Amino acid sequence: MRIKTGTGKKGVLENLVLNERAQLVLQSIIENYIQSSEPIGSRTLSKSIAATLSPATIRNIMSDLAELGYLIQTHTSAGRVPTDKAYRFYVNSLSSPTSVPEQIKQIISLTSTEQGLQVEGILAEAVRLLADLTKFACVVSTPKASVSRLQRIELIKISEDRILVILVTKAGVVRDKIIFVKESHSQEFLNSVAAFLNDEFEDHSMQEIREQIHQSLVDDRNRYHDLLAHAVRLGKKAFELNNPGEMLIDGQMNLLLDSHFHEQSSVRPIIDAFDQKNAILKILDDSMKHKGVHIFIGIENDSKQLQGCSLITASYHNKQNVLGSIGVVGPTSMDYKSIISMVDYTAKILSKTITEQSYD
Amino acid sequence: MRIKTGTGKKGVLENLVLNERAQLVLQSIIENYIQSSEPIGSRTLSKSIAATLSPATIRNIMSDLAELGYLIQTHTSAGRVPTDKAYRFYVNSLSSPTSVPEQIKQIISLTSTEQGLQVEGILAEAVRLLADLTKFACVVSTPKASVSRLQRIELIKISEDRILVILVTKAGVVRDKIIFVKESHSQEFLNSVAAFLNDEFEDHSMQEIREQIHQSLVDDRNRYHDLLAHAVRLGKKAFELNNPGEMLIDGQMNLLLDSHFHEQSSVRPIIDAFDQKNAILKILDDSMKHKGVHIFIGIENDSKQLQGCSLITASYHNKQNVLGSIGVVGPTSMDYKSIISMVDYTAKILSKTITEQSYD
DNA sequence: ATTAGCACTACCCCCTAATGAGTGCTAATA
DNA sequence: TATTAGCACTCATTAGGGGGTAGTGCTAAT
Repeated sequence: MRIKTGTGKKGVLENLVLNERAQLVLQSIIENYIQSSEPIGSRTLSKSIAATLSPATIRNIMSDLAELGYLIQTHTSAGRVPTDKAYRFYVNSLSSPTSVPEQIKQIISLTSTEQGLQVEGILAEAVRLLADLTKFACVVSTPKASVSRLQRIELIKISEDRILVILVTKAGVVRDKIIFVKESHSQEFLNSVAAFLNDEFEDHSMQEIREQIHQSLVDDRNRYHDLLAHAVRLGKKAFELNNPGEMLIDGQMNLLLDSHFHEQSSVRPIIDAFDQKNAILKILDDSMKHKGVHIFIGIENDSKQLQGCSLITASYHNKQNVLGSIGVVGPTSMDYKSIISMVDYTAKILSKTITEQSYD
Repeated sequence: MRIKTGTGKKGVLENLVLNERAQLVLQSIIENYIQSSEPIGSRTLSKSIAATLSPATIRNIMSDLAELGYLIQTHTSAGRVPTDKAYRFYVNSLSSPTSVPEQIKQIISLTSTEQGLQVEGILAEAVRLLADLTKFACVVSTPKASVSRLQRIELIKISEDRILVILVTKAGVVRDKIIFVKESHSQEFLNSVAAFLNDEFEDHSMQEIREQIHQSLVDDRNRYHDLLAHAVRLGKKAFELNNPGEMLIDGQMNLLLDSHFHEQSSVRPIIDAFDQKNAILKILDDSMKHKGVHIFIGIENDSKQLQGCSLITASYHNKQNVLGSIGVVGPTSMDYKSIISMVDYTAKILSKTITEQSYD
């Protein structure tokens, strides 16, 4: 029991702070395992480790680490493998994201802006690049409709009972949808309704707009003003959010081909999670609440399906708002150090690119 | 050499018409193999086949079929496996698509229309449904920009040097993009330009519009008319097609998990083909040229990457035009009969749904 | 506190033999 | 003459056994 600093034979669990040497060993095991994805033995480690320790000593330390829940053995005579708890320790011990190699910086330069690409296009490019670089699956949530602020609304008459609504947000997202109406309106009338809505609501968030329109509905002073009444009624339909937050995915295939997932069966639940979307969207949403990189390791995930993998996410933003977040989904034994910095850097570039081409 | 009807000992290759019994055997082998995806032996077959033939007889027939290139053996003492040539024979022998079970018809009912979904949304739903049903990968090409006809164009001033162009086609596709301009225009001016373009070009195909605008450019009579000149200049940018035909993919994962692809390595090139897109887009384009279901079996594909799989495609259309096509990508040993009918049916429902909600 | 030494464990690899599904050929049969 | 039964043969797959090896835990010596 070399780890505890307290006293007592069975006192290991009383004091969970690892001494310096144990930390070094644990870190070394993790880094080795990340590279080889094979159980690490004491002899192997005694060679690769910086400090000069005999295999026997390392065995003792490893035994302690195992007892503390940082390592497990697949079977009696096998080497040791880090647990999720170990990765958590490792990740916490990492300082802020290291800088990304110049070579990779160049790849992540998101040059598409010049081609007049919309936000969704930029996101698609970002997520694809990240997937290619990391060789894992990557996700990005599109800007939340509720927080984005209105730049412009257009109403276009499509047929007698259908109106095409086009919403342009300050972030540069264009959304279009069709609404159905009972009474037919002339295009001129729609133009004035749109003009009214634009005047009234430019620069307001969708959330605000919805609330205000809802109030206007219960408030009956509008009843007597025809234009207003119609504006409110159409506006209500137009601003209903019916896209419940989308996300783009790329590189799912990388997971299947990755050596860290030895058997296909372990990838299956993750794929299912991608299909269902909500578990991953929830994580991306959570990650929007605080700036910086977020890391979710295996068992820490609420969703059972995702407990076999880790997620590294970072939010992106424009001048005013946090818009969404981008993330990597990979094995718990991924190379956290480099992935973290790549996600961090990509999110920053994404924010920069989107801010530059925002409409205000 | 029981197959030939001609004479001569080595006359097999002179007459490639299979006699009825050989056809029956071949068909039986194929159907067995499609189900089990394991080599078929003569004994197995003699039990499952309708006609009462001894294993020995079947062996003789199989031997002939092998010589004619319909069957191969993975090794000497293994059963036989159908070749692409056999599948081609099999598919050709199938009559027109059989009807789809009522149960599946209900699933493919594409109910989303009522929710005011755009064409892309409908396509996404269709391709997802088809992927779920077939358990293979599915693709659908979005309506070709060049053939679709203009319903409406809107120009929205975004900033001093950026204009948001919104194109609505008769098929119900909304495209938005940003164009950059040197001189600033007022929104009012943009409105009149848009009005002019709408007047001039409504109901023309994008292709036509591009051509006419190009002509107007060389024809300098417009020079003296300010509005016209600007309309032409903006229109040129607005109607440039920069989305080279897109496609939606769903169910790629199904391929990885499919038992017919025994080793992962065989799926790799197909995945790559999905990433590059162009090979598959070409097939979908080709399939638009003629109505009905198209089948591309393994080696028949131009693209090397796709020679390990089969594609079944069908085009979809609205009242006037063929818009695109939808297809399934699966192993060469897929269940052609049922997949064909599903693709056929889905394409029909897709056409119906899109036609119903087209803008004319 | 560290380390060398040793017994022990369990996987992995290779070899072998047995099994079995399948073929091709030949001779007998209807 | 077409079909079938019989037989020898092939080769993948499986099970079992032994040696090798990477690892452990324990104990005793440093």
